[in-house]
Amino acid sequence: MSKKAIKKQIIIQSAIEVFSKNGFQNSTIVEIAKKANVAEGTIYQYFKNKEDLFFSIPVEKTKEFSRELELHLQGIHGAFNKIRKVIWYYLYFFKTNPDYARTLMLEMRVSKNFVKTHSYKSFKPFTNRLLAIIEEGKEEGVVRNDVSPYLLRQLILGILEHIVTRWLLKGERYDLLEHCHAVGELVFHGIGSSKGERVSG
Amino acid sequence: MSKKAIKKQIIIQSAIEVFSKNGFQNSTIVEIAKKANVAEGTIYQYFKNKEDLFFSIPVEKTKEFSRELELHLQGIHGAFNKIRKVIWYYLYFFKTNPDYARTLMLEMRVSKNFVKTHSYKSFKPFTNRLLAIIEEGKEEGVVRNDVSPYLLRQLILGILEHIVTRWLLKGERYDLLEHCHAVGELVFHGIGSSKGERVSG
Amino acid sequence: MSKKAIKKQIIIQSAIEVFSKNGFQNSTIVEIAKKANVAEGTIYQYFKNKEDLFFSIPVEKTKEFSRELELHLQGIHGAFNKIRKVIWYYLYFFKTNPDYARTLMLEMRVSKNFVKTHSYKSFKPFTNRLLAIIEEGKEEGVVRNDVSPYLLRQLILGILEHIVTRWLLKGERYDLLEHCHAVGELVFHGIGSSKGERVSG
Amino acid sequence: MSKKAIKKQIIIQSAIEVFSKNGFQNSTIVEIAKKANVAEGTIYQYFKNKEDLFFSIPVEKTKEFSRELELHLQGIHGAFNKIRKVIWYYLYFFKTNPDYARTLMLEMRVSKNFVKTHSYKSFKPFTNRLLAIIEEGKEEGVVRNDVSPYLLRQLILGILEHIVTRWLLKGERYDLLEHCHAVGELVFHGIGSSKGERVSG
DNA sequence: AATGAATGAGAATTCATTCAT
DNA sequence: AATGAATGAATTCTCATTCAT
Repeated sequence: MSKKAIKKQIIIQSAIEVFSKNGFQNSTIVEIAKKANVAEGTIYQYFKNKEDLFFSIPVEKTKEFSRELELHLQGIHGAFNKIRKVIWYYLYFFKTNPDYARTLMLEMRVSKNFVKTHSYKSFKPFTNRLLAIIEEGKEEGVVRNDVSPYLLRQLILGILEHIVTRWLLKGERYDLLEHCHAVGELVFHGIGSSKGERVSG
Repeated sequence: MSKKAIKKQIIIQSAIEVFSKNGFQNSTIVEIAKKANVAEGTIYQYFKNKEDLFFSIPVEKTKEFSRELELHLQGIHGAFNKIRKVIWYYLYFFKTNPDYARTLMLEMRVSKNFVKTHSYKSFKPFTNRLLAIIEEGKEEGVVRNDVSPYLLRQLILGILEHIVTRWLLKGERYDLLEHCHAVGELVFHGIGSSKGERVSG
Repeated sequence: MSKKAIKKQIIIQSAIEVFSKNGFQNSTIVEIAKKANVAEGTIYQYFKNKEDLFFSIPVEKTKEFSRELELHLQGIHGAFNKIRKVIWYYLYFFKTNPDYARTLMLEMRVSKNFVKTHSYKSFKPFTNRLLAIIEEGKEEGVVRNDVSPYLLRQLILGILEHIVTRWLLKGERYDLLEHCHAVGELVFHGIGSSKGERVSG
Repeated sequence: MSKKAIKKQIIIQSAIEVFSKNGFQNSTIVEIAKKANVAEGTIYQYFKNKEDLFFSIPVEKTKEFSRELELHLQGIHGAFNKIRKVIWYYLYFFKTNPDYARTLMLEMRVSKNFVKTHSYKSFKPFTNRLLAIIEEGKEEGVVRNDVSPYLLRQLILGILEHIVTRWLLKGERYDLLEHCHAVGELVFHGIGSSKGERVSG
């Protein structure tokens, strides 16, 4: 990595810490600069402005996420097993990156301009991957066929985001992986008992 | 309603509109005051400060929500049917209160101090109600017994919140009730086909 | 005058003093506010921004100028005599308002956006008045007929502006009215001696 | 010209373009450096600071002006004719150097520190030349004797500066040489008709 | 000699809150 | 009770200048 790239990483890391502590609006460039051991002006050599710095955060983090996820999926067979692994890794990743979790879930995801950023686009590879697994499950016949795979994906991501968000709002006072197994169960079979009627979509 | 109470309602309604448009930080007391046809100072006669005004919003709205929900649940039998109704009403309520939806989902829910407020507590009746229905379902034998009812509730609320949040972030460009039926289906039976194996929690 | 109008005048007066000392760019709102004994924020209740405050200066001053000039022209007959009076009053006014002179001549007159402002338009009454006198002079037959009155007016204003500007740049170290008489002479008869040939325009 | 001298010229030319576009305060060293295809630091090898660069502009330009003027005055006889030529050349020069005109007339001439610079002194040869012509005219008897030659010179320069400044402020939308002849006329004979009385200074 | 990354002082502007009327 | 003028702290971003390479 070039010297410039390293310094950029240092600034982004400081930004994650500060933004996660105070939120976007209550974080100051001065604080980020201090934490990164650079002058305020230096930040503006690397990022257009405060918002640009903010939205630059997930780009790198998401690359890391996808790269590692791929490793964890190696050698796993069957869509169900893969989805279980995705659920586990998702929770594991945010458990081990709580600062980033706060920034992403409580600030970024909810921001007006987020969907327009290149940041948002950086999630594509992961969501595409998940979609592919779901379709794999359909072909295997283990994933229901009467609901669009997009909706299925939405369900999974929705639950995961909610689990992480709740954990953050509760002050990270319990283990995020605690209910990992149960979550998988619920995702696959819902809240109904086997006795529960099943209506076609 | 007393004259004071009416004016308070007018201010809260203006606050909902303004906060929903700009978010908490980018909304100004002046704008809210103008919309409510009062002077800035007047707002401070009814609310301690900007944050107090902000967190006062859901209290009334939640009462309305619970009251109406109860009406809609009248005469419905069976936990499954009741949960379906809750899902429908939840989506219906936010579809018809999009300003409030934005404020609650994108701002409030994600705010650091929210869990500490009386506002947060105002949700209790509703979440309790949902828990009761889930336990009713257990007794009926239609809701699975191997997962804690709290987790089941979390799953339902997580999905619903996510559906609404996504709709807001996509600019409310489709009908929120569109997938109402499919969501119920997924909540009950998960993404797995009937062929999918079932592991005990 | 209302209380608001008085405070506005106080701010403008402070602005004249500060801008005249440092120029537009090197003047700060803090300094103007201090001199006016108000908080910075107060200035923004009366003026949109720094530039708006800047360009608000001549509006009042010009009214004063025109009003007084009219008084001085009372009872004077003959275009020549009137023009002499205009020249005298012009120099007299800036001699007695050197701060304003600096602001107007060295900053405002030369500013890119000045011509677009309402400030610029406030000069119209005066320049119109001068044109009327020139045309009066034509009818009397004392002003030459072979050059457009607009050009004649430009000549007069050009010389006057230059005299004042030069005086300012030389540090106001001499009496601006010193050459008043000679300037009038030159305006009427030019630099040529009576022997000098005269070519028709 | 040495390599250094050439690079200095390139920087000055870029400076003229940039300063003329944005004014002194709103021009940046980066922009000038980019236009000159050098690094910012390089500029500081040739000029002490931004102001030094700014005030270095007229030195070269004025040499050029005087040199060319001398050529144009060759073979012209009579003070009147020479002054006419000076007027023409003055307007011609700024018409063909509008960037420099803007910088000199709207920025430099009006700047606090200008009179103290070596730049200001570089005008001396030209103003001396004009004074000499005026005195030549006196001896010829074609220039009036009752006003100091310094004042006469001031009148000429004042009108010329004003004509150029006005043209710049009007967006250079007409031909600067348009009124060249009329200006000469006015300089020699003033605005009065031959009938106008003449009072001795 | 040339570079250009790093610096950090400096300033306009916003806005929640107060308080005299 | 209602007003709205006044406050002033707080923060982003710019850019001339320096200096290590």
